[in-house]
Amino acid sequence: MELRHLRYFVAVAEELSYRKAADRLHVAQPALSTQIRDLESELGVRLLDRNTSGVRLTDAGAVFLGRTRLLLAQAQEAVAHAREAAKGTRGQLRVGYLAPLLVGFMPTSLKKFSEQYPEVDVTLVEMPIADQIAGLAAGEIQVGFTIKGLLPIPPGVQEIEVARSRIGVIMSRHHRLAKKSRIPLADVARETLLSLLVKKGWTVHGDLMRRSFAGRGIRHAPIKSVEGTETFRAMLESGLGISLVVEIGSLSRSRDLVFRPFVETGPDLEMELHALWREGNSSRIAANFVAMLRELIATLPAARQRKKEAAGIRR
Amino acid sequence: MELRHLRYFVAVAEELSYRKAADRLHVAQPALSTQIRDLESELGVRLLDRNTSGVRLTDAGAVFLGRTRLLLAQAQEAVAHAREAAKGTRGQLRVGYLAPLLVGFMPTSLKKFSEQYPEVDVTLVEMPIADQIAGLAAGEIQVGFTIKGLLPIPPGVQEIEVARSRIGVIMSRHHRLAKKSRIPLADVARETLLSLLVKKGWTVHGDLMRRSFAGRGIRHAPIKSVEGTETFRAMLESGLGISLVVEIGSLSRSRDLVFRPFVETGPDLEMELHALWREGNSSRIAANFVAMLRELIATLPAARQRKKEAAGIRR
DNA sequence: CCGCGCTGATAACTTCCACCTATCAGGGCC
DNA sequence: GGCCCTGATAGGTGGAAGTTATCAGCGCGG
Repeated sequence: MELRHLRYFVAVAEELSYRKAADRLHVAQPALSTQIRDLESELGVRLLDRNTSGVRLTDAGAVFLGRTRLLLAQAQEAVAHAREAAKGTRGQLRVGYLAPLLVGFMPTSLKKFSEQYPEVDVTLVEMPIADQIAGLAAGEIQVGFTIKGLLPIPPGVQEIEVARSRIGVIMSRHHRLAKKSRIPLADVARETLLSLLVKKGWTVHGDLMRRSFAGRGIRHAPIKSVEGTETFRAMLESGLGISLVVEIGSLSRSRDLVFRPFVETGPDLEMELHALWREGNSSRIAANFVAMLRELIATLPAARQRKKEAAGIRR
Repeated sequence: MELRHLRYFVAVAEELSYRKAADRLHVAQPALSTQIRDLESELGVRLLDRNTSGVRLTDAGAVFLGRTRLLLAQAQEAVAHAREAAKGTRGQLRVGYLAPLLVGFMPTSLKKFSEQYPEVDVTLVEMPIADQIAGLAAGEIQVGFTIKGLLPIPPGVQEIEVARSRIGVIMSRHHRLAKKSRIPLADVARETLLSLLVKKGWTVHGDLMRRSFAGRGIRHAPIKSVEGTETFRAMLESGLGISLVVEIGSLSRSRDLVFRPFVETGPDLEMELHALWREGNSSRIAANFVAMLRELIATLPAARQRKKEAAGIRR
């Protein structure tokens, strides 16, 4: 059975005439006769009652006609979907990300992308940077959201800075250090320091904290690792320790926690949020995503600028 | 594009190897190469990334694979449905009927049929007998439920008696005649007689009533036609007139109306409910329906018999 | 480092079937 | 009865899908 048989059958069933159907299909009438006969013998079912005075659908033919119309429509749809997929307007986009980045730029960009490409299914997968890099190469993810400088980016993977955020202290709002609006690094180094262990063996957070102190030669209290985001948050809220996070991170939004920047400033006390993707033409969807990212980066600071100006005028 | 292209594509996409797919499809490998190439060029979309070390799906290929698997499954389903339809276990059955017959045997048989053939859509259409006969010939209905002897049954239409019911009087339970358990025809002939006009020009009911009196040479009061079932029922209930109906008819079930048989008996005071269908092998579904009817007719009286015997034993 | 074995692509040939034209048998209608 | 319509049949042709044989490129192991 081929689509040709189905197309021919539908034409005959709709015209109720072999000759008219043949005209419509731009073939000769005998071609239809043989094709329909072949189709019927393959099914083992008589679809059309035909005699010298015309054609009528059998009951089975009526049932088959319904299914066949559906089938042909879906064949067209399949073609259309393939073409959309090739243009990068339909398909799957798998995005790897680090948990603390779930607030701010990343969700904004995902929202905009979904609006612009409604037929693309976006799947979010939380994974460490090493897995993101490996996943990009293996095709498990097409885009990664990560923090710059934790791992070297191998050739074949491209990156772009999409946002930047201060590192600072996160702690209970009742904590004694919370009274100051800016906190010296040295004060923090004497406190009980907690690091989040999202998964076993995934020490990104602790490493980042150590680097912040080490870069300025400050000796700090030992860092205690806490497994699980919820436990980590609970320990911070109850004042059992403090931690270093990026300002845009999700913990800064907690009602019982406050974020305070350091007195010191510098590139080592900032973090760059980077998007990663695989070089080359592997995925049109990923390419579209990156294109949208660049656009968003170009417009977002401008939008902030406009807001400031508007505020200035109002005053 | 033909189903062959799709079958080949799915095989290659699943095996991720032209040679293995060729083995599976029992064709030579170059045949696959050309067919897949043709498919891609027709779509204008690259579905597979292939080089000397293997095959990979492109994004568009992944999307197309999903749609194509669905399509092939539905093609199989269409074939299966056609075969079921040919066996008469799937499709449409349109049944014409006269409104008063909606109680008793007919709904019982429809229920049994739906249980036995769950994939058959049964549609009920209320229509006069003449329309039923015409509809059977035209294929608008496959089965009719009607009353015997109102119209001659033309050749080409077959019939079977499925139930039998006494004709009697229907009236308000407060009507003076309602006190008697059996009523003489002559008493009824003096009352105000109402006939139901279901639709304009459809005088079946009135004709039946006239025939009941005429057959025994009884002169009766003029018959007033009432249009609409609800009006007819309301007039009976308020005692504005009485009428003749079959015992199994739906009006007998009304709380405010009573049915009384005549003192006289005879075949002219009974009605036979007949099922009609078109002769020949036009519809397997109709044939299945008729076969079930015969079975039901054979078992139903037996069931009644058993009930009676059981009642006798209990006493 | 070369060779072997795997990959899919290409070339040339064959086979088959979907198509054509011409014609036929049968029903409906004037 | 003759005409025109219907779909079916017969025989021939062309093209496409199939075949076998061979090639070029990559990867892996001796």
